[in-house]
Amino acid sequence: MLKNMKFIDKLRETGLSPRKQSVKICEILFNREKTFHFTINDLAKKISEELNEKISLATVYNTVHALQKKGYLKEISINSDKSYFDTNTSVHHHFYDEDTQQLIDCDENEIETVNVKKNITGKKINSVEVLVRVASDNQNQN
Amino acid sequence: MLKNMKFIDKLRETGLSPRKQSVKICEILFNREKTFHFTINDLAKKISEELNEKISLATVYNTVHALQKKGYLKEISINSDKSYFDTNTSVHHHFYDEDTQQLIDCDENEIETVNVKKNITGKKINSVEVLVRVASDNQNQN
DNA sequence: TTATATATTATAATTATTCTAAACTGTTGA
DNA sequence: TCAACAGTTTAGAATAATTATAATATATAA
Repeated sequence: MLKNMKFIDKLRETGLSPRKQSVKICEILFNREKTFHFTINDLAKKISEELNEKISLATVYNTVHALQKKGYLKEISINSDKSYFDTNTSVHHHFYDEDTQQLIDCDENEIETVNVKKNITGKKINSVEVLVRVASDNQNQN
Repeated sequence: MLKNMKFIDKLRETGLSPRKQSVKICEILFNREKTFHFTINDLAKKISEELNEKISLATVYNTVHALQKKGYLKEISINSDKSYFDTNTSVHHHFYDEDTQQLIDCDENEIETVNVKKNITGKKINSVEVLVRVASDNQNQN
């Protein structure tokens, strides 16, 4: 299948020699218009929905982590209890809806450039990211 | 002991009836000048260092979570593999040193107020927090 | 002081993740 | 084309972090 060539290349660049399982994982991850936010669990569920045969969890972990290490996926930490990955790997900001536990990507221009005045000697800044937590307006937060 | 009254009150407000274990935990958490960043593991270790008798891990979890729920502790998510808590419960920013995995509080005035232009209808902003990741200057990041 | 409610405990259960060793498969070189 | 190799996938075991449980101990209120 020609349409999978880009995934095969991606896997090769990641240092993996592609198999049908890892190609399928790439398909699910990258064959979409919009950014995809997911936990390993979400992904495993989606795989078993789209596929008759299942892919071993270990493979899902391996592939996702390899892609992340190479920079094709980005890990986002919101809760300690859930590890999110993001197919949008650029430095960018997030809204987190505390009601629905949904993560929303934020365009560069939706938050003004953050001016960091503090400087730590010998250290360089790798990234500056903002997390905006939102919740329903009429809900009391006690 | 009079000096522990404030911790006893804190526990009462949290909805816990104080015992020597939970009071000791409060002492370790709140009897300090500087902000304390810790994982449950850090805290358990500190307890066993300061105390002859040990406190059950379950109690540490219970107490920390109760205090967090009440707002006396704040949970910080940096890595998925480590759950940090912070005795500084105000909305504030962090530096994260990727070399040492150390978390550093950031004064309000060390980062200019973040201007969020995006607006989600029906949702109000609960907090806006910045995470600045830093690493050694001479280290290549491949 | 006694009864009751709740905290603490050790341990079991659960969950997420990593490890392992065997089986399988893409790739390379003859 | 085919065998050999290297690396992937797999099920299941091992580990680690957290939560649940049920018995015991302790604070609190009557």
